[in-house]
Amino acid sequence: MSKKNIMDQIYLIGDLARLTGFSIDTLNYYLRIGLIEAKGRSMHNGYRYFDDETIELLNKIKEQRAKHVPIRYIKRRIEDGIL
Amino acid sequence: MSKKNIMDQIYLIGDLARLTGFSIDTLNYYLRIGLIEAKGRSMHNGYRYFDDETIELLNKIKEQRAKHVPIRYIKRRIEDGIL
DNA sequence: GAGTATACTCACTAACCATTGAGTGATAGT
DNA sequence: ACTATCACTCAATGGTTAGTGAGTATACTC
Repeated sequence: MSKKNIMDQIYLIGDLARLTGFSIDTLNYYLRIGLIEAKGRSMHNGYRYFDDETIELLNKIKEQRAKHVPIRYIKRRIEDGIL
Repeated sequence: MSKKNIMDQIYLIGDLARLTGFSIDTLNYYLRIGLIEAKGRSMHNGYRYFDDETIELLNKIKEQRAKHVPIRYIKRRIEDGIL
């Protein structure tokens, strides 16, 4: 529940990939199925913006996936705010 | 002196161009000479991030330039916090 | 064991961004 | 007039992103 302040970083999808270890393809897949969402978008070209909250979420997803938890369950937990 | 909050927009250079009327070439030139600065950058690809403050500054620059104020004076005013 | 679902992965297109160096027209200075 | 400066503008390269559709290996279901 981190508040956004002046120091927060902004990331594009390539940054997420680099910082979480997921491939860009996987992240695009997660976006496609709605497992993660962009925090904002460029009106000009549609580029997606992410922040540290997304990084944290992806790290949690990574843990769950390492334990072979199916994505649909992970998604439910995110929606229910449990994760 | 606007504080960044959760609602603030983020822009890439193309957004600045679209919102201020400056061409991307001009904006790149302003960046090159240090008239404006990015608020952040992607570590992955070097893409620059801007915010509403940059938009405001560019609108002021636009006014000054319309009055044919030389860039070096505009730059000084920005550095002195007058603009 | 055959068919389906899951979770990616690949391939392709079109548009965008950074960086750099060179070019240009207008103005200013000598 | 000649030169230099100013404020862009253009061009070229190489990497990035979105969007989409198709492919694939593994696991699950009947």
